[in-house]
Amino acid sequence: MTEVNSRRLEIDALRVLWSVRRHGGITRAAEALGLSQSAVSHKIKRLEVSLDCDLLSRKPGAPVFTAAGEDLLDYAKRILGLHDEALLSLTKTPLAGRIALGLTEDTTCTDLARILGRFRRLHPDVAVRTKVRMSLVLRAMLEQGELDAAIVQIFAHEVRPTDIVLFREQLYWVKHSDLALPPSGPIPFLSFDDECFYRQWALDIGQDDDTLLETVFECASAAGIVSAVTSALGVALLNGRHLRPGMDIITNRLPTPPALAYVVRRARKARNPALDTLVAEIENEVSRYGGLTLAS
Amino acid sequence: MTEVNSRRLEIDALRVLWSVRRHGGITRAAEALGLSQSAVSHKIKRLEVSLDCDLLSRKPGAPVFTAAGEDLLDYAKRILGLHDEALLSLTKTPLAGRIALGLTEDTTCTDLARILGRFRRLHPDVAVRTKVRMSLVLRAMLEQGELDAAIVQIFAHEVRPTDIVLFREQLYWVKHSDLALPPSGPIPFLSFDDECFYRQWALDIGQDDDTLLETVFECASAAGIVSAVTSALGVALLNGRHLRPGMDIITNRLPTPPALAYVVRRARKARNPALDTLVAEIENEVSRYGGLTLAS
DNA sequence: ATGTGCTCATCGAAATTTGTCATGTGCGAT
DNA sequence: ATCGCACATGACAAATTTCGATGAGCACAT
Repeated sequence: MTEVNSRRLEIDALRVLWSVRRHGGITRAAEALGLSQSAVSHKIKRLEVSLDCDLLSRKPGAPVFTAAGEDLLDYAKRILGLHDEALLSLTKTPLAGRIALGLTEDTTCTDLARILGRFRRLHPDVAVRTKVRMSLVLRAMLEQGELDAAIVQIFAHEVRPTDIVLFREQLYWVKHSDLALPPSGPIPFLSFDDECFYRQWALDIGQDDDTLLETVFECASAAGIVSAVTSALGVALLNGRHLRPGMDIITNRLPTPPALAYVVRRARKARNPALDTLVAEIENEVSRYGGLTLAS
Repeated sequence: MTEVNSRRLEIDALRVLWSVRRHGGITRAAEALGLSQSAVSHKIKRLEVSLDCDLLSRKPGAPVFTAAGEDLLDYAKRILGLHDEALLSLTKTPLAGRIALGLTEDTTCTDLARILGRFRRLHPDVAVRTKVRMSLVLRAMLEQGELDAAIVQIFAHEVRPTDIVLFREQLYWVKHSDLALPPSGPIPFLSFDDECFYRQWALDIGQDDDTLLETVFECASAAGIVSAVTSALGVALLNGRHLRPGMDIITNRLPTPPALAYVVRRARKARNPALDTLVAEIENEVSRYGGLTLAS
């Protein structure tokens, strides 16, 4: 058995482990990290050999990680957090000023909150004011100069060159397995309220003769829409994160929904070094970990 | 400049940095870590290149570490602490019971306190009772079965095969530069009190005709003796850690003092798995970092 | 001014580690 | 039985790290 003294948890090995956790498998983790699938597999194997314990259960239907794997993941998160903060601390410049930042409800959660927390620790003289609104509202605020930057969800084809894409996702027409759609006539539609930027798209295509949608339910939150779908009340447009077991994806009778993107969009203003630094940190995080975790 | 994304602080590089800090230079850090001097030099250089900043000042008379180096050392300490705890957590077995542990005042400080704290976090069902006494007293308590183990200071030649040596140090006869010893006759001796195990040795050799010691000061603490030496009151036996600028080491007229060792000594008892584990952790720490830091 | 001893830096070679490519294995769906 | 997918494995190439030898710089003694 490997001497404990020679054991060490390489930072990259921990990052790989974390990526397997957040991407759900070796192949997708490899893609996110820009490595080959076998490189990730080898890396995890070497880690397991050096620790003399299994980290992945490798059993169909079982959780991906063993108890030891979960234990190590907790440490990995903390070690990687300190590691990344150390790197930032060494390259930081003294910053001061204020940032008005807009976020959607989705993004006021794990990864971005952590990045903001770290940014505040490293740059205590920068005041970050955060407003949480839906994407349409945030875009209007940006145009009106009320915000310095916002993280908004937009149609993928609306991405501007100056936008920084944090996350792409796909919308799906979904319904519950138990819901039988009428062979013809309007389809019952579960609609977000008028602050949801892609509801208008849905309503627009719903005016076509052969794909008539009839709004039977209206709600502002994704949780409400998910609940209505689960209750077989009708059809809804949902992104991948909100799909649940028992939901069918409809590919006939309705046009393919457009792709979405979460982007960091800046106001058209003079440069703000503090904002530059914050945006750079967000970009680096996405690049290093293959994405950000959003709420589901 | 290296992309920030490719930067990473290897655990071994951080350990090397920490070792340079605690051993005072690259050559001694290399010795403590079992690497060649050039390997350590290379490692630090590679770290500096990858971070694009100097960590060591490399100027005679200046502090060994730059401000960036100090910043990184702080993170290194925390990252290494988590790393080592993660390794222990993965190999831990469920332990319960109680340990009666004896420590000297010297050892109730940084490294050992940290090891004990980590042990308690990893094994909350083990009750560690710590008694702080001087070495002679602790040895007596061990013999009487009042302690399961103790960390004591003893003469190097008294180390038993079952002892675990944590630290060796040398004693020196010292006096202040301003103190002129009488050309003949008794030497004024600054003595620890009768709980100090090597005072008897000093008093014994003080009975020889040509190296008569005359006790002119008696104190229980090293701080008190250091103060008396600094006040040019007389000569004392001190270990390397207590040497201060302005102190002369006397090598003539007095016999060479014996070497000392700090050891973990266990009581002659049935095996206690919790104690086995704690002792193993202490041993591993010494091995990994090239020693423990004691109070000075 | 010169010589000595010590610490650290550098070069080239050797050793070790890591990643890629190709391929094999196992499982679930059809 | 066949197919598609995710993961494991072996062999090899590429990258990284360590070692040994040696040079540079500094403080100190003469």
